[in-house]
Amino acid sequence: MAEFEYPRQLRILTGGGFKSVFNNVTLKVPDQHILLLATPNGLSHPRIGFVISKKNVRRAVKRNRVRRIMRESFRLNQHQLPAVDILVLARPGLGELEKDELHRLAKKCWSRLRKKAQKSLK
RNA sequence: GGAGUUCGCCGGACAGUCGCUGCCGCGUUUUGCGCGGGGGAGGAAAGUCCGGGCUCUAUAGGGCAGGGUGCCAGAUAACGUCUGGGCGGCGCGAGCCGACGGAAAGUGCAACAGAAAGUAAACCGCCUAAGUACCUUCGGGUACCGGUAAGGGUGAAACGGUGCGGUAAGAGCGCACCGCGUGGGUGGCAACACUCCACGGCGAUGGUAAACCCCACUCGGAGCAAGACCAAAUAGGGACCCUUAAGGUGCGGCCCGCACCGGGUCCGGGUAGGUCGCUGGAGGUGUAUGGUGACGUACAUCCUAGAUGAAUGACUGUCUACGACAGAACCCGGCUUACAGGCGAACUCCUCAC
Repeated sequence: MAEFEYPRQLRILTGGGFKSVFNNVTLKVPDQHILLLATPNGLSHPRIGFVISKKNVRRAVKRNRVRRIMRESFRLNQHQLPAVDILVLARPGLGELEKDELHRLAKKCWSRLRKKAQKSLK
């Protein structure tokens, strides 16, 4: 069972998808370098989208690295997450973090997101 | 061996596990999946500073305004790039650097210092004693007037230099050499050089044109979110033909000019979303050949990212420790800037040895 794939179904693909999350934020996970916004999507799996602006992470190489590591972590932890649309917003300084710091940060965010989701669904 | 100059190249590799995305083949076929194979960021992909292709606007046309370039010749699709040459500067040298047209068309500008900064100019100094005045030991002395750009001083810069003659003192005032200008000659396609000849004493013609300006050449505008097609919703258009008086709109500055709005005939329209544009090209490599060279020509051979909320990644191990700057977004040619570490070639200078 190939349970750790990352097909297109797990991404937010359209501008409309992004808008609906921004307009119906039910879960917020703020951190110093990152901000997660999420809303239930009515599907059987979570979806993810990235908003990493040039303003917050100047170099394209660093933007790519942040997105790739966050996405990899999402792929490996997707079954621990509730069925929500998640937006990952970058904050200043995110591009300066090392690889292992990003991995730790991602794990922390997922567990906080899970707890908040359980609370709000009760 | 040391110091240096120029040019070229590399920009982690290998293995395993889990993933992503085009392409090809097979299977399935609700056109989405599954399996296998193979491809998947750079030397600057960057800054967006130039030049082109491509697309739409008129096959981009005339004038004005405005911008760009600026020694000469060539290369090129084109250029602000490149090559060769000239001139000037730097370096012992290999080499390197230069917005390098015009100030004898006009306008403007130059702080401070200085007498004077351009129709040049007497502050000190030097000279003169004819004239006027004063003093006098009756020889003369001094001031004014006058001559003088050789000397001092100021300045970033003071309008040819050195020597001899000359002179009251001086001065291209005269002469020699050097420099400069004009005309001719010779060499060169030319920029320019030679100094072969003649002429000009040189206050002719100072500097500044990344000040206006003049001259020569050159540039229409917008950009792949260009633009074309398929198409829910909503809504009132679209295509073709004919015609055009006025006015309006568009062609991104203005004028000319051009197109549309008018009439007729025919046809469903085109936002979300999707498809194309989208990578085979002024392409790479090799050989031959023309050229000093940039580059051209011929033949052979290769196909080398094409995403679209946006793929090329994560983890682990090994390699004398592994790493800088940095991520394609229509495509090419350049320029500029960033860059850990490393490799190669040619040449120059110094030292030693033979």
